Amino acid sequence: MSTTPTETRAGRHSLFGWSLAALLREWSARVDAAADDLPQGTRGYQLLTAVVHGNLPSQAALAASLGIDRTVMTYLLDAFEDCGLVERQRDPADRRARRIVATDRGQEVLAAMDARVTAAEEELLAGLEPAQRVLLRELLERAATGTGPDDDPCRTVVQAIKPA
Amino acid sequence: MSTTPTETRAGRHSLFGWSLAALLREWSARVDAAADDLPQGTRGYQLLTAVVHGNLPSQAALAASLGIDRTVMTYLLDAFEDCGLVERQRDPADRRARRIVATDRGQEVLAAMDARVTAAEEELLAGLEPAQRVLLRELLERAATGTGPDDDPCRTVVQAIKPA
DNA sequence: GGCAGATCGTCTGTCTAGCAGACGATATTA
DNA sequence: TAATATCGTCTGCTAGACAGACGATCTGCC
Repeated sequence: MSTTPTETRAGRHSLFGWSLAALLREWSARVDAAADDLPQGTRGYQLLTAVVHGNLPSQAALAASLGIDRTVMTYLLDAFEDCGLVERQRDPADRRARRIVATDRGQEVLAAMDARVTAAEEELLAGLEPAQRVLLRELLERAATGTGPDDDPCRTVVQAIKPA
Repeated sequence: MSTTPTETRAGRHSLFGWSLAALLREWSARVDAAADDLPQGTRGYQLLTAVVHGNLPSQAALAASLGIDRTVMTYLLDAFEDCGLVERQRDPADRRARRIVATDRGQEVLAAMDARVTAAEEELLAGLEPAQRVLLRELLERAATGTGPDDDPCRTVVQAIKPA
């Protein structure tokens, strides 16, 4: 009753952004804690996911989709290659570009991470009923993918990550 | 059909975290763009909000509630004081501590920011129906505040920011 | 009261991540 | 072939974050 749809949120002080930031911080902390095998913690997990499921054609595309500078991507991938999680392959169609593929070990590590992250998320959302969690995920996804017609770097990210 | 509620999220690769990160990135970018008057962009907005509505007793409490190192808080507040948004006052009860209060100008700036942030949020959530936005906000807030019985730095943040 | 330890805010030094710019290699276009 | 753009890498610089030390002050104990 305190938040009827018609209420204009007077004095709410943008709790939306706060909740978002707090949740992401917690999520990131938990993913970090679960990412012993990965360099760069949460970002490494995001990178590996993008490599495996993103189907990005080049290192530059990978960097753009994650919002990372290309020079940063270089040494980030160096670390991943050193760990044997990822390989750089020359693109035969464009010999300047490198196609990033996950090794078998990289795929295993990602699968393990996915499981741990899923568990961590369930724990993170312990305050919500199961149906509410599903709803929250759906709303978040829709909000993240359909953020309007104008400039929208996020949609590319999410779409790049999505299987299709 | 790809995301029916009953689907057990096989192969979903933790879109939750992605949506969260993407949304927060967009939110933060928009707040940054709207924060011409504030130092430190989004973080400055968070800080000023905590100062005005947080009722935190000391600089250290402020830093803790925002997850910022106390040495960082020092020069962060320096910038805010230089801009005339905030004042450091000695706490008469504990002369070591400084009580941070917003100036009139700080309150005005925050009010203007609140309005702009609200507008930016509406734009950010343009892909959702009004009722869905309300629902998303509620779910987010509940998830952020009730994240479980164990370690939980976020709850303190959100609770510190909340008026009550 | 006097003393030891803890806490507050500040300052200093150090370390790291990120970015601009340049570079060779390669592709594209004229 | 020549001119221009793009890809990935490397170099150097800068800003931000953290550990540690410091004076001032509070608290608890003798």
